[in-house]
Amino acid sequence: MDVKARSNSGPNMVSTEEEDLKRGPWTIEEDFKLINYISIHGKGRWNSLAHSAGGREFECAETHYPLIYRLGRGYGLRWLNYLRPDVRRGNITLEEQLLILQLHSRWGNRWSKIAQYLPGRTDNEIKNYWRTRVQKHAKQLKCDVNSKEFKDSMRYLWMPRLVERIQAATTTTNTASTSAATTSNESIEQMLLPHLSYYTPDNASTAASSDSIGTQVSPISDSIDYYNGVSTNYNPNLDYLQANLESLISPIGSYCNNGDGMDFGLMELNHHWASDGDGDGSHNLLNAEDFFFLQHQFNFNM
DNA sequence: AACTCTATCAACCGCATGGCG
DNA sequence: ACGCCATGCGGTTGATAGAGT
Repeated sequence: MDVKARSNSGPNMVSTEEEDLKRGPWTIEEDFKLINYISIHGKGRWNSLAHSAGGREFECAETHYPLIYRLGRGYGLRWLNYLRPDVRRGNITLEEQLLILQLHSRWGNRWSKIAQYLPGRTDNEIKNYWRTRVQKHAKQLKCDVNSKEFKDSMRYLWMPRLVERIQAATTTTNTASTSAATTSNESIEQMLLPHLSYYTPDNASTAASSDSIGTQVSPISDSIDYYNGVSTNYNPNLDYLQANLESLISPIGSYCNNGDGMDFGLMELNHHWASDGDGDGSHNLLNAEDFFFLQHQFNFNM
């Protein structure tokens, strides 16, 4: 268990005139006690739990485990974000990244709503991911994360690239093991297809204002074929994308950098842009390949 | 080895909302 | 209708680890 646990004593223990609350990181002992308490009483009723703690350490009548008094919602937060059995830990996968981008483009900072579509992920985790990863890229591009330009670059560049990378990863798995890849393919398709829709000027506002998702679905392979330049099937949405892609890629250097022009040379030197250092690139929206893709498109449109 | 800087994420806080008497 | 309370939600903070110098 990755617990940054420390002693109950020290600066985390605050004692004020009005409250005698424990704050700061939870200890393993506290987690254990809380789990035991929930196993007896069930979840919820956090405030009654806090009140029964009576301002200081107390002993639960059923479990005989002492609990430290914290704010009631602190118990709920700890359970929701860390202790509940179905919580997922570890890196945000490519599929999850794509979902987050897609859902955020529609709902904005409604983290709890977005979290509903990522089983096991908490709103807090998604929020942290957005603030640390996505906003970091916006900062590097010198554009506002809420700007239309940044959102467009996500929709028309980064999300299709993520789809491509997911598909590439799936294909690799396919080669290695057909049976395993079948399962993988199904899970990815099941997870993404209902949520993937391509924006056009006609549906963008509707989609943005709608709470339902996946009203317009295009096969993943279509977007990939388009980006590989081998698209054979006519798709009006993709046609719109094609028409707009070049105009979107080219201005990215101009409207995202205060008008000075994008310095891809500097970006290339920036390891945070092209690589997250752990080799798999799963932490980043764009890997090195994506960067060269962008660079190529940028130069092509010069 | 020591120090500084940066990224990450758990936890906290204030406000909003809904349920209930 | 009103007030109180519990909980949910999103923004922010601070501790920590790891990278860089």
